[in-house]
Amino acid sequence: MPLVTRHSYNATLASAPQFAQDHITSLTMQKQLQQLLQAAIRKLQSQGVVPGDLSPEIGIERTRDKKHGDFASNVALSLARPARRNPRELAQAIVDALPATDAVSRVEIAGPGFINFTMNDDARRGIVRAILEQNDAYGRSQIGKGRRIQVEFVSANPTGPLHVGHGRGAAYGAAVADLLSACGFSVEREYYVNDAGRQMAILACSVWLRYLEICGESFTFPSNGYRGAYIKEISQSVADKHGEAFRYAADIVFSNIPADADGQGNGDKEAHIDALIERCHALLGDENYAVFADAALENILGDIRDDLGEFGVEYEHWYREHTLVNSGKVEAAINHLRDAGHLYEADGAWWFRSTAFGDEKDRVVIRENGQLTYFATDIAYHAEKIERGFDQIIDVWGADHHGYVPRIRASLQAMGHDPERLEVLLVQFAILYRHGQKAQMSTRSGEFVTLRELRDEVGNDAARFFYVLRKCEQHMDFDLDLAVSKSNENPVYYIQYAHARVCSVMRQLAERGLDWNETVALASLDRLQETHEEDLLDTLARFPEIVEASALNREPHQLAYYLRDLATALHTYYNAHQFLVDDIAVRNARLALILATRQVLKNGLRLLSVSAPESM
RNA sequence: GCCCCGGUAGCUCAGCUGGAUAGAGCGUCCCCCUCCUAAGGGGAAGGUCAGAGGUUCGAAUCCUCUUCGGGGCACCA
Repeated sequence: MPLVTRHSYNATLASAPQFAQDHITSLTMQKQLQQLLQAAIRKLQSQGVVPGDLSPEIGIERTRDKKHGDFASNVALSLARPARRNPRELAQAIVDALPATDAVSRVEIAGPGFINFTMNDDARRGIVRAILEQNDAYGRSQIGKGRRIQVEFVSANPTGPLHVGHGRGAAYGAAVADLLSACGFSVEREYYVNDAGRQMAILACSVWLRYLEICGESFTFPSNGYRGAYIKEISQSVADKHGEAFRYAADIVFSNIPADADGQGNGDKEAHIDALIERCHALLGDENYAVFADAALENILGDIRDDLGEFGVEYEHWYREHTLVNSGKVEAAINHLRDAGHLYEADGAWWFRSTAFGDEKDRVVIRENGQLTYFATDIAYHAEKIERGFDQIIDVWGADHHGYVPRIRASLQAMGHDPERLEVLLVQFAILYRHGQKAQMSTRSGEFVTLRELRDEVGNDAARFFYVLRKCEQHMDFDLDLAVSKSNENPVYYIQYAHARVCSVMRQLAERGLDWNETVALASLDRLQETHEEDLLDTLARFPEIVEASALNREPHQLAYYLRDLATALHTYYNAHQFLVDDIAVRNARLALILATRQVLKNGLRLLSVSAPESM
């Protein structure tokens, strides 16, 4: 069972072919070719040349080398064996059966049996008109057909500020969600707030202990507590509001508490903190304990929300774990599994028989002490997501959680849901390098590098872009020195500069007292004859394909690489040719081309939440 | 021991899901502003696609084994 669902966009076409040449975008060029080939193969099937029961995937790809035309299909190669024909011979038969069309100027058979298509120059240049008409919509599509997809990402425990590891999940998840949205999927972004577990208890307890220190008590802070400066700030806010109402003497708080770990193998930090949590509860009572827990949660969650918001990451839903627990849905899910015979009791705990669904061992859902495991609430949460009616749910997790995937799938199956509805995208770690050295990332040490610090240092644009420059399963070395450098080494500036450059040309145009005339431009597109112009046209035409592939494969890095290619094509063109020439037709045609380029740069950067500055 | 991810140019990484002569950025070397921003461009050098088998017309890509690196294998979250 693949963790990552792959999608092919070599669709087998069912609809009747239409060969209209208006408003050709590359995507339709590719689809048109598919339809042409489909028609040809149907014809051969009706003639008995190709077995009639085949419905071959018609692969069309852009050629790497212009000598091979614009597009190539290997369909004759893949059909050769079932048709028991020589590939080149079959290719010739297919070509002979192709319906006539204006969009294609040349069809050739090459190599072992590729069918190469060269597009008509007018069709190629038509992309400029299409882009200028569609503006911000160029690149968007409706292939998602409104299917509902939920993307859950980041979902860091609200026990401290986001660090740079979360940043990668944030940038990646947001880009995937935005890409899907651009492709016509109905996307809902969700952050799951773990506000009901042991970590929250440790957090509340940590805040209380710092509060006691502020009140004047002195003791050794537990090694397993949260030590960040933000904890003291929260404690201070409680102290400001409530004075010493929750103060207890340190010797009372710490009496009969098992010893903390001392770093030399003595003591038990887990037992120590658990006992302190219990003591905290006992001394404060539910209501006063909640003062600390709520202060901590609201403060930290608010900070996370602001942090992500500034990073260009917004959610439709912030889903609280405690509402899931309080609603009885966790209990209901457990009962459901128990009634269906998927649970058993052993060693005083309740186990889910996940091995029956392919997991490598059974998993505890209710601990010996009666507490639900994190897994138990996750069973209910994922079942609930499916029940909310999403066609697909995507979880973006850190790669360290990969072992968790089989049990979640198992639970969905046991709950009577299709486990294929869940897609888990595992994001590998981002390791930050500062001055050639690994940066500390521990959330407990208080010395970690936060997402906010990263954003402050390199800026949102560089951070967003760098994070999606690697595919998610690739380990990432995040080079701070590179991201912060405002030089040509930095790909973000390179792309943004291309955008700014076009703006600059338009300013120059105005300074020289000249106008851009769209009517003249669109009527003069045939004046775009240079090789650099052809390259740019082809690159522009690829954009919708890139957006689609990036979305369907959940690979925003494809878009990032594309944008750099597009910027290169623009810079190369800029260096090779003058745009503001005397010939009105040529000038306007060239300006139309670079304005179309600017539009695509802007649309692409926007999908990654990177700004497109007008000057730099 | 088992599971997941990775190993492609000196470095960091792409490689369109099996196609045509393996690419980019950085670094190194050479060159280009009387010209719309040189935050740019052109060129050169640089490869046993970790290794070995296999699948087929065809493999960096798929399968198996080996090896190296990262991560995971709780009644933690």
